[in-house]
Amino acid sequence: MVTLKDVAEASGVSVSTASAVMRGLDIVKPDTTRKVRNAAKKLHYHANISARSLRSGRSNIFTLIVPDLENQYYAELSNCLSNELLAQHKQLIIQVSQYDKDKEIEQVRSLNASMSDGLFICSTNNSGADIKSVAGDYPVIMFDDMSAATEARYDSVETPSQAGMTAMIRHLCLEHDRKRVGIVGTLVEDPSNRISYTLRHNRCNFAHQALMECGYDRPNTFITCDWDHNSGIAIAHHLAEEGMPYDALCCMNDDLALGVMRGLAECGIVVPDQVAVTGYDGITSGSYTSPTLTTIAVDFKGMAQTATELMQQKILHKDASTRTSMPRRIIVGFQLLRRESTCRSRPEANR
Amino acid sequence: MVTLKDVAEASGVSVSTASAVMRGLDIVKPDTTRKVRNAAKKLHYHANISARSLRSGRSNIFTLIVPDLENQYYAELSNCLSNELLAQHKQLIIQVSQYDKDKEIEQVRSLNASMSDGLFICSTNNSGADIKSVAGDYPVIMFDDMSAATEARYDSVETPSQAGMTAMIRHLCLEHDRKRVGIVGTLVEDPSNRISYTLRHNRCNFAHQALMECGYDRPNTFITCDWDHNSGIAIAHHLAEEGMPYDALCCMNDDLALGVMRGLAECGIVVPDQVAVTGYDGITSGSYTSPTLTTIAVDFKGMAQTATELMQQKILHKDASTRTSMPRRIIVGFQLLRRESTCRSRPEANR
DNA sequence: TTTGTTTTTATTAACGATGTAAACATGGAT
DNA sequence: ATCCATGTTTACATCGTTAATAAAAACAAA
Repeated sequence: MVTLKDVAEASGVSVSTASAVMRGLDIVKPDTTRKVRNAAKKLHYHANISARSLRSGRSNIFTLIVPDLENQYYAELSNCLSNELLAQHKQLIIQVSQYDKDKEIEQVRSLNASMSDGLFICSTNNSGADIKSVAGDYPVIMFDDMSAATEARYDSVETPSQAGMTAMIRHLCLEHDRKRVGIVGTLVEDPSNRISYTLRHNRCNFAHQALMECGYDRPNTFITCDWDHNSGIAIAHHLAEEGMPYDALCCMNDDLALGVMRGLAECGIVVPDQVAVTGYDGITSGSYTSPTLTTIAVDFKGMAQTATELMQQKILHKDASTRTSMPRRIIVGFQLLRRESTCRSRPEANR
Repeated sequence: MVTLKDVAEASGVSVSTASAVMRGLDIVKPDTTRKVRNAAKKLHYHANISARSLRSGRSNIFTLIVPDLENQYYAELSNCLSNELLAQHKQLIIQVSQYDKDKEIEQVRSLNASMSDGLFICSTNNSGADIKSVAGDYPVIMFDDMSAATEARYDSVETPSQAGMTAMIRHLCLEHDRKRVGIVGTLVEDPSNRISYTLRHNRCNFAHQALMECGYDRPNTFITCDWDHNSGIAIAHHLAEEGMPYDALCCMNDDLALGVMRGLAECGIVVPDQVAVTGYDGITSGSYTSPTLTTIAVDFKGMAQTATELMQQKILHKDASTRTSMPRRIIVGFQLLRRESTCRSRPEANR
């Protein structure tokens, strides 16, 4: 392997000088700088990250913990974050927690000793406080921190549940005049599950609130189930047996919505003619089905960018902000994708 | 941060003894071992990976380069590999090459200086020889090495194109008696694209060969297009306009097949009644559509396991095998998922 | 007790980059 | 010529771990 010493020798300077050049300190004569740069390029020099990290505590490697990469929501977020970091010559370690709360905490704990500069996390049900208790002053940015306000400890980048759900409900009620809207994915009672509780609770409530603002006040708008594909299939069958008492099903995420559409298809119920279906997230699969899924496309790229910016800030003035200021929650943008599961239009139009 | 020195002091031994214990060398008295272990646990000691890596050249961190994580094939493979490694207390850095050949080579080159112990790669069109030229003796395992035989340089874990395609064609021709089978996804002429050429070429040829073995010898079985969703949509429209001269479309991967199904739906052609459609890969989306997609489910977990085993071997006897033996190609298992896109059966049966 | 042998622990020098303090030039001003 | 100020460069200690070697302790046999 080619080390800084090799570069230094090749360009006739000391290791310290070479190091200064590589770090971009402008305390070196332009002439020397050029010599060193050339030698480095010629030798294909790349700084040894272990050594740098050991000495300076800075590795330019970050860690992302997600519950699962098979879930397209996390896969797309990971993809964007990796790209964003790579563009800044940073690397990303991706760890999969498999929705295991304790495993996740253990992963966070071992981070202190790893060479990673900071943690991005889509937590599986650990609150900011839980994570803080093992991460200490380690730099952390959360995605969709679902902690209750009192348990938030870190800056977080959030999906626009309120604005998104409002737009979606308006789309259904105002643009398409749906009269019997069901909100699919309200809370399954599980008191131990207090984090997930918060996000679900919020998103459902926003949907309900938007419904009321549209002058809608029927009871039984809430349909209780988990936020996954199989739950969607089951709910669809269940509702079909009841004679489908809704003309629109506003699902709390895409995975669930695709399950619902699948289930409806199995029961011979036509979307959107008999019932409209909507999702939330904007994962790719939603454009693969027939009909394609109307959904809220979350700005994944924006989430990744915002998160890296927050991380940068956190690392730069480490001591200053950490203790004093409240954790921030930054909500990213979204786009309402009007597709076939709500619009009876020509299929080619809205792909 | 808590260091080995802290552990040593807490347990009243020297740093080297503590190190020996942590590394599991059994040259330490059981009594001493116990003391050190307890202290380490009590202090939540985790070895500093930078230091270990710097000194010993072993970090237990590996790198995976994939073209893209939005592509479910790569996402699921990444997921499995991450899990497999994590179970062995190893970590995985995932880099996304964005299908950029040169970027990928640059990523490989900078690996020498990184703290990573080895590379797993789903290459974007770089041959084994290309990678070898920048990676040197760095340990590399390839997924689906598409190099021509003369350019293979590394052990590779491969998707079972031949067995899978044979099973699929038999499923179509023998089980379902389809008479006009189209092989969708044969080569788009692109001489610069010599790697991708090989895999595509092979998979198509295996399909064709299987067709012939089923006593099938019509001309015009090959339908030329790229292996992605949009190509599938386009091809479907094109074939529909020609009056759909096939009763089965054997697509070279799932992404393409899902596009074809989508396109057929847009044209009002019913699958599988008018034409059967099959995929290859076994990505999750294939069970989200209606009809669900008949496909070859590649054993992702097996791929990940095999790859880590090969990596382990490569690292253990680094000098011995590297030069002497030929690169191995290990082909993993698969499962033919008979689903609705070929079987007219009750939809509930084959989810 | 002495000697030899084995087991266990301690000392010390790396690994490669960084950052501080010190050394070395260079050029004016005294 | 001497001194100081400024601008560049270098020597060296350091980060936490490992591994080779040296030292010490334990034990057995003479």
